[in-house]
Amino acid sequence: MFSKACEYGIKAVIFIATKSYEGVRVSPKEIAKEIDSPQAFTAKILQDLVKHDVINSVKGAYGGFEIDKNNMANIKLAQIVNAIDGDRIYNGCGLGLEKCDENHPCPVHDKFKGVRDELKFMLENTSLEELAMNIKSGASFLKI
Amino acid sequence: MFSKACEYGIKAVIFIATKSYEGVRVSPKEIAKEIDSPQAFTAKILQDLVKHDVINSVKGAYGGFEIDKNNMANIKLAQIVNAIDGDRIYNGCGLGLEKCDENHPCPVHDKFKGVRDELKFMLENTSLEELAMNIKSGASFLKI
DNA sequence: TTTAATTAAGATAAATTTGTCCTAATTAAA
DNA sequence: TTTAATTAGGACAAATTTATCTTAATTAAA
Repeated sequence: MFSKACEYGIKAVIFIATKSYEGVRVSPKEIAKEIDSPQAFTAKILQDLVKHDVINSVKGAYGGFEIDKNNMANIKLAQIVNAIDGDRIYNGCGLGLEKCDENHPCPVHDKFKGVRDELKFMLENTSLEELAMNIKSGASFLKI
Repeated sequence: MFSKACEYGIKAVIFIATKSYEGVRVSPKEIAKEIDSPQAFTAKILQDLVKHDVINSVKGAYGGFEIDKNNMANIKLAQIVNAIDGDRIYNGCGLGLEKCDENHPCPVHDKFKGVRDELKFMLENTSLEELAMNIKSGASFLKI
């Protein structure tokens, strides 16, 4: 479904959010440990997320990654996925056709429409805030 | 969503079905041309589909690939996807956790449940027959 | 201003997926 | 039985994704 990079990215952003909620910046090392991912690879993904304005980085000593607490409700899953994997997963053709729409549908176009729309709706309506709250409360988990 | 191999595989099987419906066997060359895919790579995927009993191959002169006409209604998309990509796409965890269920959910487990279930239902209830009929009638297309 | 801690970035490597090529095995027809 | 057409299979190559390592740039604090 998502690339490994995207899976790590989503988990990393959620973890950063839980810490930023407490006003604490985190390093790639802490993040990788918490989400069980390769550290250097995770750092690359974080760079990408910074470029796409999903998270913020503070360079130098006492720096780290953080997310504006007041913005967590506005950041949606779609934005994170889009930053790393693009929008192909919920906007592209299920069979990879360049041109695929109502007028020239691939064999599974209609069958996929419902799934794709639901996926898109879910990604666009799930906020980072709720995902982070569920981690904090122990309702969901980032690893194992 | 699906791998390239799976995209080619699905299209190939649909094309073979349309031809088998007319009692005609097809070669990897014809298939690749019809679905706009790399021929040798497509041939490998066909081998896989034969091993998984999705399609049948007849070796030697006047051979080719075919599908039992009376079985097209029983072959579901899920069977094709499973043969090539496995069941991870509709049974695995959205964030790649080894262990992810109601008791130990990943952050998007509940959010994904609906999408995954709908995808699974769609794959398990879409028959090769209907996909092939739509190609034959010109209601859907295998390329461009 | 120097130092230590930290993110950014580039080069490289490993693994996986995608794709190609050549030869072997099979089989219907001549 | 020989031939020609065809799938099967193995070796290899290219592209992409995943992952690592090293150095540069940045910055707060001493």
